[in-house]
Amino acid sequence: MARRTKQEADETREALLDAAEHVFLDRGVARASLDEIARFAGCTRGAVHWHFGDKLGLFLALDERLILLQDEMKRRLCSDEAAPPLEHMAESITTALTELENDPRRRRLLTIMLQRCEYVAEMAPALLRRRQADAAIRASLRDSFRRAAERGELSADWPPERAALFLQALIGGFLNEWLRGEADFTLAGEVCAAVRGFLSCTAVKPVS
Amino acid sequence: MARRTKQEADETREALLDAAEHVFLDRGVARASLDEIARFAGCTRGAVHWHFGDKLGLFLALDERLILLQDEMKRRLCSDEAAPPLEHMAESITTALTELENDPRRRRLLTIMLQRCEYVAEMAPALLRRRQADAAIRASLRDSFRRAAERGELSADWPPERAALFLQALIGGFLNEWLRGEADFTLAGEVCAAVRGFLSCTAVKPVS
DNA sequence: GTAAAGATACCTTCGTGTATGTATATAAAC
DNA sequence: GTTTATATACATACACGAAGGTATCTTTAC
Repeated sequence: MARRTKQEADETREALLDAAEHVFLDRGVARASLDEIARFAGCTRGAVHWHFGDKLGLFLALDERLILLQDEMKRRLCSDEAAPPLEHMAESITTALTELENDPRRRRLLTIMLQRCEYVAEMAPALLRRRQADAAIRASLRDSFRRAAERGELSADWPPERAALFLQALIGGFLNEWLRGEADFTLAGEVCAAVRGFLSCTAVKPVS
Repeated sequence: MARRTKQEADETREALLDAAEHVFLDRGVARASLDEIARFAGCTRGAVHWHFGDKLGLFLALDERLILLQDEMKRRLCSDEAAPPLEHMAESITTALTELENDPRRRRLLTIMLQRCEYVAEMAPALLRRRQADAAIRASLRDSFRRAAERGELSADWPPERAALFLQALIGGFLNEWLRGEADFTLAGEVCAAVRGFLSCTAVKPVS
């Protein structure tokens, strides 16, 4: 219809984002049609164009949701500068992975961004933001390892840069596997254990 | 034209696959048009339909090339049952990564399969084969770790299953990062070093 | 009244599938 | 060794739907 109250308008907007989440997930971003998304949300393409302009706008708005979650993760990593860095990282990561595992919405979002979209030229703005978010996480990890090194808790075999790169690749690899769906492991279980296993490798060995 | 010799026909087939490689890479599988691919190869859509039936057929034929490379990797892992397993794995992986890094074609293929295509329902056959190839690699890794365990060379902290999962996730994560293009590391350098770093973590520690 | 919030209608572009045309390699027949 | 027949290897043309953009209504909050 027309001009609902501002709150109602925001509800339609959210409904559209939710719909996009579902449709993108099972049809892929490229093959999903705006009409399908609109009808899934109970309205028409008019609403989509009004709120998001075009398909890329819709995608970016959806992606924004995930960026926020990554920012949260980053803040968590930097939150407690006093705590032993390696243990603090282990706990932050455990928390994040557990939350992800228990929140189907986050999982859908991540699946879309990692496995249901083709990052080609036209997606440049999306790709850029994604890069920046990843770089920020990596920087936080590196800083944590640096603090560990300053405290004499990091093995000389693992310079902070490399350790951060390793850890990010490891988690990314696990996530990809997990998102594929037929994983024979859980995030809170095996993956967290693997992360802790690596972190204990990077710690200075107690002299026995 | 018409009825060329069998060799010429094979040449067009290869040309089409090469063209698909390029067009899929920079337009994404979903947005790439058969016409664009055909013209890139110097022929028309007729040839595409003749050789591959439809777009999915073309994609699968292209994917086949990558599957063959994965099979090669798997055979390499199983090749030398007498050698010390951990070292043999390190060398096999080093070889494979080095080859990948020096062969732009393999890189294009991998990029397409990991970052330029949306694995939705219609892609089921492609997805299935990909899963199987991955599972085969993982089984080979697991077997190698098992042999290491039997020889008393594997730390008790790392059961073969977990070690294999870890290693595959790690490499997969690195590959994804590397394929993104602006990686600040090399496969033959940092990634191989990381793999060796992990493998030495899984080895029984020399009693000091 | 006017601008926000959408619905509807229309147009255009693009891509695919399919059908059909056509020339030639190649094998069989004689 | 020709001729003939047929399957091969494409090219061309057409029909069709799907999807997106835009422009124009319509309603209602303020």
